[in-house]
Amino acid sequence: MRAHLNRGELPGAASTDAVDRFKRLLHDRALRVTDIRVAIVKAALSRVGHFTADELVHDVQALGFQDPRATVYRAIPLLLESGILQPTVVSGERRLYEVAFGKEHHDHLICNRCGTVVEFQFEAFEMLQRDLAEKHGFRLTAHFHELIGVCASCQESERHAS
Amino acid sequence: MRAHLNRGELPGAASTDAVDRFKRLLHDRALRVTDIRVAIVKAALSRVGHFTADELVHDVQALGFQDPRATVYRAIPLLLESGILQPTVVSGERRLYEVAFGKEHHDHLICNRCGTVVEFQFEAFEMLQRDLAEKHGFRLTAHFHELIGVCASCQESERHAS
DNA sequence: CTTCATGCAAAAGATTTGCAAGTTC
DNA sequence: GAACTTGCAAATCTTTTGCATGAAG
Repeated sequence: MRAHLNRGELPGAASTDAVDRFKRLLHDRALRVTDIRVAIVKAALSRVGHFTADELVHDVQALGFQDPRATVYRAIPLLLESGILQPTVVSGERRLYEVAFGKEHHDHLICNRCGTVVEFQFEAFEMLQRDLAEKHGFRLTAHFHELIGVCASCQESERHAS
Repeated sequence: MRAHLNRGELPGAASTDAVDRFKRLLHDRALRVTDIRVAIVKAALSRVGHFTADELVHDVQALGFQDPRATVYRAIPLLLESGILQPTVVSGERRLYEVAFGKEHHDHLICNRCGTVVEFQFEAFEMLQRDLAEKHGFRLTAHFHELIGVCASCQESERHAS
């Protein structure tokens, strides 16, 4: 039984990689590897789609930690810095995050009428992005690319409506 | 004398267009055109770069309105819907907005260590996006395009740290 | 004159911080 | 042991709401 529908599984190996990356960050900063920090990483990794800090707090709580609020909030910057999570826009509502690790390619075409999401990948984009990053001296760790619009069938209904 | 450095000027005509667009939205929803709403739009339009709701509140206050907090917060969804503002990710910190009107397309290169944001615009991207949208029958209204990575100087400090 | 908007105060939420007690290295 | 963490409570900040009074259409 699952408390949330919004769960996914990362292949075991990928999850391990992510945890390793996180541990490396902790080590580099002379911070400690604790059970709850590892639990937070795993809870984050098993999320699918966008989620709030609060949802993550609940997931970690469901894992048996009493009041992980403060600890989760304190861990989020670490998750961002280690590239496990990334912040998301989408709608301008609450602060949202999503898993970035292992999902470096994230290209969506979204209909903001009906919510349809078309995923796409376009090698030409990748190349341009790499060039651009290099030009500015950045090392890319992820990207977020969403094209928002109105899909064909919603354009159709719009026409009827007016 | 200016209260803020973060100010810009839209060509008068463009500003008028934006206000018109906003008024049209109000009209369509049977909402009222009030001085403060127009002031909020203008204050928003004269901002450059990313800003918070609170900064907008201060700008409007500087325009002579007593306590525009609630009204500004109530207006922001309208500004988003009319396409005058758009939300931005950037750093996952506070909720940020930026002017979208007349600047529909620009993208961000973000350092997730120090938060530096480099804006870029790349015609080749725009063309690919249009092609792609067309191929799927979408009419584009906005897009979010964030490249996330580590900037040159943070890569530098990383090297020192390890 | 009817309906909506504003300003102010208070509520609700979200995030951060201080601290004593418990853990990791 | 020394330094860092955690959980809990309290403090902050941000955003939303309720309402009486004042405008817009």
